[in-house]
Amino acid sequence: MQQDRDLPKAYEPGQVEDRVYEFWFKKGYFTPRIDRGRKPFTVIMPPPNVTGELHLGHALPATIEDIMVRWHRMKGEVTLWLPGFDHAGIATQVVIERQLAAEGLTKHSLGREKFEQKAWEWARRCQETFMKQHGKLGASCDWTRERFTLDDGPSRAVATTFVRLYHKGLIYQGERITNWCPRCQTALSDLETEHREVAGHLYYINYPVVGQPDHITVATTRPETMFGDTAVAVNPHDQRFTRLIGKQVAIPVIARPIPVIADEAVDSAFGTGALKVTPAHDPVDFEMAQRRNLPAVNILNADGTLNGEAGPYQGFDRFACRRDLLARLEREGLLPKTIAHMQSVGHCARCDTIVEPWATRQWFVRTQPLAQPAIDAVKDGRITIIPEQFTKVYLHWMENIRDWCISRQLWWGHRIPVWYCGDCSQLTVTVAPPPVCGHCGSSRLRQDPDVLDTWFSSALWTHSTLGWPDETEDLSYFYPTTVMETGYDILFFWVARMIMMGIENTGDVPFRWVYLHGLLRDEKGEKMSKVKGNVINPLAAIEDYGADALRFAITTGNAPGNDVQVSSQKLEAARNFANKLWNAARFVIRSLPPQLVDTRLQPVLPVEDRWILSRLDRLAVKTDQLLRDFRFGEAEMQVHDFLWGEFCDWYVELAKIRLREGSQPSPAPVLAQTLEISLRLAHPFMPFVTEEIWQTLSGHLRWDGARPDSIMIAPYPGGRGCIDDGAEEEMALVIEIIRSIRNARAESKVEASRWIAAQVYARDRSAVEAHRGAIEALARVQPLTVMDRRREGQNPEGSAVLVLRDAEVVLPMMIDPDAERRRLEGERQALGARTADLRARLAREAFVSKAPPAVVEKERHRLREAEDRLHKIEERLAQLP
RNA sequence: GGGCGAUUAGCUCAGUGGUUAGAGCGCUGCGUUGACAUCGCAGAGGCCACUGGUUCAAGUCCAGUAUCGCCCA
Repeated sequence: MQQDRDLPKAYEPGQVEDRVYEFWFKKGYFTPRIDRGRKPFTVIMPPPNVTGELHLGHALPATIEDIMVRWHRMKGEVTLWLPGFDHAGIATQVVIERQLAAEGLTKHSLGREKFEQKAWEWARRCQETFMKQHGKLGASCDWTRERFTLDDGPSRAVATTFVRLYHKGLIYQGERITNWCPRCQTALSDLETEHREVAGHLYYINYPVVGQPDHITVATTRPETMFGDTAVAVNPHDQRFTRLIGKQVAIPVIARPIPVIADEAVDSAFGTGALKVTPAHDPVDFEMAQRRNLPAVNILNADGTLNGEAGPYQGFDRFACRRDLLARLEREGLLPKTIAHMQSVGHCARCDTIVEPWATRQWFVRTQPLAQPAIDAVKDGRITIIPEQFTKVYLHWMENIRDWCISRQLWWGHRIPVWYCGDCSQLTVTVAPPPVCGHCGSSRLRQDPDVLDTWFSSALWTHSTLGWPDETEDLSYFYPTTVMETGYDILFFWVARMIMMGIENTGDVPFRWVYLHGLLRDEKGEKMSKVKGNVINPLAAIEDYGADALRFAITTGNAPGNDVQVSSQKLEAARNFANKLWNAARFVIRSLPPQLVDTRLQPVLPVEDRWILSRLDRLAVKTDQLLRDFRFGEAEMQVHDFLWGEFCDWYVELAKIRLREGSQPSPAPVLAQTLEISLRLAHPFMPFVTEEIWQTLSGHLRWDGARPDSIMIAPYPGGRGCIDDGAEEEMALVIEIIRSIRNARAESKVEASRWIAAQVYARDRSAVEAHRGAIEALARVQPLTVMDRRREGQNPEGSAVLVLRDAEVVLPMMIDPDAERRRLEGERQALGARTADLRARLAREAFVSKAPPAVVEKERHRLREAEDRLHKIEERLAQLP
């Protein structure tokens, strides 16, 4: 670490970050030591998908989690942040398939085993990239506990859970309408299907009545599904169709006869009032078919082409079929009408292909029994969701939960632990592959070819990463975890299911708090996506601005659950802050005496020292409270404002004067300790620059005990009993005097370099006198006269009179009397309005009697002050020529 | 169709009932000192979307309206 006193003039993150991260890592700070006597703080990282590189969407959670984790670690808690990665079934398979396609291969030409091998290699590469990228961000997660969803442990957790739920009857196999992606050639869960309103058409098609010169007209948005029709349904009360009920009609083109049936569920007002019933390809029709005992005819192949049921259209793609079929119906006069129609169409969340509702045999989780305990956990406060408004969203979803389709026709994932017997065709469901059929002892077993939904394994993540189903030390110590930090967009996908499965498997909730962050958007407010090409690469941002700047830019001033807009301006501002901090430190360190600085609090200190220490105390208390309330963005803002607006702008400037004059006591100890404590307050947010500065600064300080090796294990500051209202009030006066003089100078266009005379008349003359040097230097006034009370008529012509709360400042410079009059008139008007307002308020009996006495007193005080100033301004106005 | 959220300075956003609403960026003017021009000083800029209500007191709580966004069906 750098011990040199001459720090570079500008902060150079590139020279610092990798070295510092390496230092932390080697020291083993990221790995907690289990201490059964103390409660741990545990965060499980939402595992990024092994689909490529990290993007900015990963930087936000990583930063927020790191802030929490560093803060708790500094508070001395046993802190675990467990990182991991997700195999992301469909998403990864899409990536691998794309790679294969580029080589002119398909997964089928490669075979399942080789395909999996290739995916594993890819996953390993991604993991390495992720680790490096997290390191670049400063993530202080425990790499010794890193987990991958397909690792042995988590895989066994998946199989164990499946087997248990199966035997409890909470997992079942059944034929249901599911969303089928013809491109991915797998079933999807409802959540993986995105519904979008698209402009389509409603086609009216005539089905001829068999043996009669009559027809019935049905309306449909998907005409090609007619080959799967097994009935036409009408409402029994619909007089238009009474004559046809019970008759047979023929499906056009293939002329298959189907019955006309009556069903209450048919809405007579929609379309023609006659509904074609396609049980194998529509959820509503599927239900009706079950009620009415109608057969289901499947017309699709897995790739979205039509099968033999479609007669001449066998082998056609579904959309090609639709086009051709419509043309044909038109020709045959069976398409009387086509109208524009807005419809909600499901798309595959991964590849955006239009999905087909399709009746297939799949595995499902019966969710209702699992949902109830998950509802209770949130309702009774064992789990708290932040921000609070998502509680309602969560409960609403949970209370209306539907069964979860968990089987996927993929090659990349956890194989379903079910074996079918070739002899007795019974199922054997076990964690380890069974040697023989559990029912008949046959060895002709075939494992279910499908894999499980990735979210099934993700749902176990809080306990599978800690060793479940084994009773490990980690599990018993770190579970339930403390905070689950993730994006609100996966509240249902992940958080809800983790709560269900966590409680089901362990009997305890998986975490106490859920913190949901918003989404990152670009400067135009658009969601970042690779397709749009508006993604900001976090590594590029770190390269250009530094990791601390990136972290600061994406988290500062943001409230939980709110989306974050990222722009180069924000990154620049954040970099500037890091540089400001760096330079303040440069000044402080350079100003320290050669011997070690004693930073223990001294009983007697000058007012400005007591002032900054008091402000620092307030900051520490506030920051701690804000962090406790998960208001990270606000906490950062406070630290920023203190460092820049109070420490740099005022305390450092005041200290410079004392240092120049060599006055005693020296401000060096207070400079040093204020900076040192501020660095610790800022460390969770900006770990690199604070560590780099701290390493140098701390070497100049005398430590009571052993000096910590790193700021990241130094205690997080709290209040030290330095609150000093008197000092704060006094400094507020001094600052007001200086500001008002600067203001008047600027308004009167007094050259910046020119010294002017000033007289200050203050109620507390000695207070002002004590800061004579500061006022002279910072307002550039000389000579400065300080007096008790202004004597009337004492102001020479052309002087400005600044009426402050507790003082008046007279600047005997050349001033345009008209301008002075205008300025004072303006102030008088504002004060007049204010005093009238205050008087009216205080005159109201309701206010005086009902408002808390402190508030009333405060208002009275304000009124006195305002009246006093108003009076002085009026006096001054009367004096003007 | 149901639900949730947002609407605050030119832009991006904080603001967790207390009366003079803040920050960053941008803008205007001026720049001096051995921390920093990635800077300093000063300034301009707000019917807090609208309407009503609750309250001694509303940007903040409640109801409705409008616009935008998201989620679910």
